[in-house]
Amino acid sequence: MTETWEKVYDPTRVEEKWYNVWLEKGYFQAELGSAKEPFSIVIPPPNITGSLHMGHALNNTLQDILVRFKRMKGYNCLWMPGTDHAGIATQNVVERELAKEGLDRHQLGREEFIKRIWQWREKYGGVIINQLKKLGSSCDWSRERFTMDEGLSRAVGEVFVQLYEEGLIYRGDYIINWCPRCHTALSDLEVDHHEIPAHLYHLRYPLEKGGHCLVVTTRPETMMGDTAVAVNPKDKRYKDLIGTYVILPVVNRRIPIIADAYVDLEFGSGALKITPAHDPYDFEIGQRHNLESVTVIDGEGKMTAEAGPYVGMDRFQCRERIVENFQKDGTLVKIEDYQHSVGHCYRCKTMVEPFLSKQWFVRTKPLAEPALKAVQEGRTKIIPPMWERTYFDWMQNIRDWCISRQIWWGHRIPAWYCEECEEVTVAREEPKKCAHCNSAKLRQETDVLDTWFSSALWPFSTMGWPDETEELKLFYPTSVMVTGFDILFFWVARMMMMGLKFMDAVPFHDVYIHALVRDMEGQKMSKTKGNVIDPLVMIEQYGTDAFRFSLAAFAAQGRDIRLSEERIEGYRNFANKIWNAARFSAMNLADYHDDGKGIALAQCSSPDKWVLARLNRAIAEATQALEEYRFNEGAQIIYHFIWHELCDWYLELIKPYLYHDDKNRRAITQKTLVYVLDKTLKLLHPYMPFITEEIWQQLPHNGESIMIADYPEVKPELVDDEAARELERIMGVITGIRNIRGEMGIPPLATVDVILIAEDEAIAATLKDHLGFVKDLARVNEAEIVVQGERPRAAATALADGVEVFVPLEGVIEDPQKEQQRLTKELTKLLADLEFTQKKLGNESFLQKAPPDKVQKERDKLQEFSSLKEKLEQRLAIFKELVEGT
RNA sequence: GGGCGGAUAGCUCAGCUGGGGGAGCGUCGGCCUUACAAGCCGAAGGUCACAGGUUCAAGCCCUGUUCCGCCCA
Repeated sequence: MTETWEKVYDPTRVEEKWYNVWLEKGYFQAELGSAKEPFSIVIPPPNITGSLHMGHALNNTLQDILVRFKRMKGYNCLWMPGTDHAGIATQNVVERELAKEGLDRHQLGREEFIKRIWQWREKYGGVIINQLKKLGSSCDWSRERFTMDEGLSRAVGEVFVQLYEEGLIYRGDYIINWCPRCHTALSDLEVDHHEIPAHLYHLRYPLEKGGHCLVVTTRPETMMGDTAVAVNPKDKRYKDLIGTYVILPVVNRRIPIIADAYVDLEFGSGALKITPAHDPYDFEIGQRHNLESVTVIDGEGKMTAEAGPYVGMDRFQCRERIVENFQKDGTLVKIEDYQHSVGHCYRCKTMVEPFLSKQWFVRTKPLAEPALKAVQEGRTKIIPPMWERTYFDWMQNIRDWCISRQIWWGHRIPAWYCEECEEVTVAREEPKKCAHCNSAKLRQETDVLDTWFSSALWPFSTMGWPDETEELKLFYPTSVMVTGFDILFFWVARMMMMGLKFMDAVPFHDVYIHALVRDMEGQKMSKTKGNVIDPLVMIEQYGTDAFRFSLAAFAAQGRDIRLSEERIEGYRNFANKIWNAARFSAMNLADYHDDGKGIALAQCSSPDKWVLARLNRAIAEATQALEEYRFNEGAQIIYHFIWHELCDWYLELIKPYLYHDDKNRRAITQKTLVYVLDKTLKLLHPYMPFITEEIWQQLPHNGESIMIADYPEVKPELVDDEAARELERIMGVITGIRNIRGEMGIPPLATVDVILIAEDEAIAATLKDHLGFVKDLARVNEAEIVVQGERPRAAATALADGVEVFVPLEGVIEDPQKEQQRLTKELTKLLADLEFTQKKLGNESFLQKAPPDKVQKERDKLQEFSSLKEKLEQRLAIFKELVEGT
C-alpha cells in the first residue's frame, strides 16, 4: 500500500500496466494437461482490414466477461483469437493502394499481387488485434490464428476435397450474383437488397404474323438478350399467341412466345420478356423451356457484341440510350414510376448483375439437415430463442452456396484442369498428372474460395484439424459462440453444417446472439452516415472499464443498443466511485493485519451483518445473471450493490467504528470491510478488469492477481437476515428524519432533536443500540426513545416500520403549514393504498380463488395501512389546530 | 407477400414463471458534511401505444388496430 491514492481515478495509468502483467504471467493461456473442466470460445475473427468498431467492442466485451467469469470459476479457459483474410475486402484495399502508385493487379501478376497483400497484412493486419487488447480481451494470444495460415489452409483443402468426392461440391453454369466492380461472383447472402425508385418501361415487340405484343420491363438494356416472351397459360388475352413468334427489335431475332405459370397475370401487360442470361427467374424459365441464353452484359458491366449497336457501352448508359431510341421509333409506349428492390454488393455497394457463368457450388441440403436437427434437439441452444425460428427458416429454405470467387486473395480452389481431356482433378496436393488421362498438362483453377468457406471451419480448423489434436479433444465442441445476428446465416449456420459434417458434433453448445449497436437515433452506425462513435475514443475519454461496463449494461437480450455517451460518462463516474470507496478503505486500513481467521458473524456489528447479507444476495444474483447471459442484469446488480448499499450505507455506517471506537470493534470492522471489498471487486472483475485489479492489488489480498482468484460464492453462514431487517428499520428512521429535514428546509449542518416512539420494548431496544447511527447519519442532537409514549404536539412526523419519528418544530420549523402539507401528501398516498387493499379484500372471488398467502398478504397490508392512517390523521388534526390557531 | 422485434418517467432503457411499475441521465430544492462536486441529502415526474378478451387479479397471456425498426422473398 505504498501507492498514492489520487482523488480521481486515472484509467490510462493502470490499463496498459496490468494488461502487460497478465500477458507476461501467461494468465490468458489455456492449459492442455489440466484436469479442470474446459470452457472454450472461438472469437468471431475480425477482418484484417478492419479497425475496432462498436460491434467488435460489444462482441468482445461480452466474450471477455464470460471468459473471465469462467476462468475465476475454475474452468480451464480457451479463448481462441484470430483474424479473417476477408478476400474481397482485403483485395479491394490493396488494389486501392496500388492505384495510388498508378498500378493495377494485372500489371503485377497474381503472385506478386498476393505477395503485396501479405506485406500489407504484416504491416496493418494486426491493428485490430492490438485494439482488442486495449479492450482488455483475455484471449490466448499464443494461439492466434489467421484463416490463410498454413494449418487452416490445409483444413480448407481437406474439406473441399472431401465434399467434392462425396458429390457435395459441383461446378456448373448457373446464374449468379456478379459484382462488376469487384469483378467476382457473390453468394446470395453477400447481396444487400435496397428499395430504389425506378421505372417500368412498356415496350412494343412486333409479332411475326403482324401486330404487336406489349412487354413490361425494368431493364430495357437487357432486351437484346431476350430469347422468348412468356405469358401465363391461363391468360385469355394471349391464348392465341402462344407458339407464335415476335421479332426482337434492334437485333431482329425471332423469338417464341411461350406459356409459363410463373408469369403474373396481374403484373404489367401480362407478357414477360425472358432474358435467361441476366435474370435468375428468367434463367429458370429458360431451363424449363430449353431456351438459348444470350449474354449481352459482360463482367465489367459493359454491353457485349450481342448487344449490336450498343456494344461497349456501360449497362446504365445503354439503358438511357436505348430508351431514347425506342422513344423515337415508337417501340417505347409508356414509362411508369416504379419502386423495386435491387441487389447491391455488400462490399462495395455496386448494383449487382445477375450473370450466367461457370461457378463452384456447395450442395447444401444434405448439410443443412443435421444442422437443423441439432438445434431442434437442443444440442445447440440459441439464446435468445427467438432467433431459432429465423435459423430454422433459413435452413429449411437453404439454396446451394456459390463458393467460387474471381479474385486472387484467398484459398485457391484445389482443382486442376487437364489441357488434353478437359477433365477436372481435385486433390489435396498439386497433382502431377490428370486423374482421368494421366496427362501432365494441368492448370490450376484460378478462382479462390469464398472467405466464409474457411470461416465455416473456424471452430475446428483453429484447433489443428484435420489432425487429431489435444486441443480438439479438450475444447471441441466449444462452450459458446457469441455473435451478432447479422452473421447468423453467413457464419453460424455454416459452422453448424461444417462442424457436424467433419467433427460429427456441433461446433458449440450455446449460441449467444447479441444486439447491433446503433446510434442514439436508432440508426445503424456507418462511416457514410458519419454517426459512428469510435470505441477507441470512448476508451480514451472514459477508460476501458467504464466503456465495457456500459456495453454490458446496455446488452439486454433481444434488443438493439442505442449507445449514449451520457451513459458511458455515468459509468465513468461509477468507476470513480469505486475508486474512492477503495481510497477511503485504504485510509482506514493502515494498521490492518490479516489474522488468517474467517469472519465470525456473531462478533460482527449490525452494519457488518447487513452488508454481508446484501453482498451474498448480490453474489447469488450476479452469478445467476452471467450463467444465463443476462449481462445487463449482472451489471445492474453489481452497480446497485456497490453504489447504493456498500457506499451509501455501509461505508457511512462504519465510520464511527473506524474513527473512534474501541480497537476490537475497529479490527472486526476492518476485517469485514476487507472481506466485502475483496468479494465485490472479484464480482466486478469480469466487467471492469483493470480498476478491479489495480484496487485489489493495493488493498490487503491473497494471491497474485484478481483475474485468477476464485469467483465469489454465496456463504449462507454469513447471512443473518434477521439482523439485516433490524438495521433496515433503523435506516427507515434515518430516511424519515432526512425526509423531514429535506422537505422542511433544515440546513444540512443544523442538528435536530428527535423523539422516537417504539411499538414495543424490543424495537425500543434496537433503537437504543443503533442510536449512534441515527445521530450521525440524520444529524440528530438529542434523541428520546420511549415505548408507546405521549406524542408531542408541535413536531413533524415520519412513520417507519414500528417506529414513529417526531422532530419538534420549535426553533427548527417556523411554519406549521408546511408540515400540514407534507402530512396531507402522505395521507393522500396512503388513502389510495388503503382503498386498493380494501377493495381487493372486499372481493369475494379474490378471497376464494387467490392463493391463501396472497390473501394473507393483503390482510397484513390492510392492518398496516389502517394503523398508519390513524396515526397520520391524528397528526393532521393537531396541525390543523396549530395552523388555525396562528 | 412471409416472418421477427419494438411502442413503459422529459430522454435512453430494465421489468425473469401474471399478485400494487424500476434504473441511469435530465429536472427542481438544499449542501464544498475530512472517500468521492465524476460527490452527498431530499423531491417531483407514468390512463405501461390503442381496442377487445382470458383471469379473483394483466405492463406481462390471447385477438385485432395503428405507428417504428429489422430479416427473408
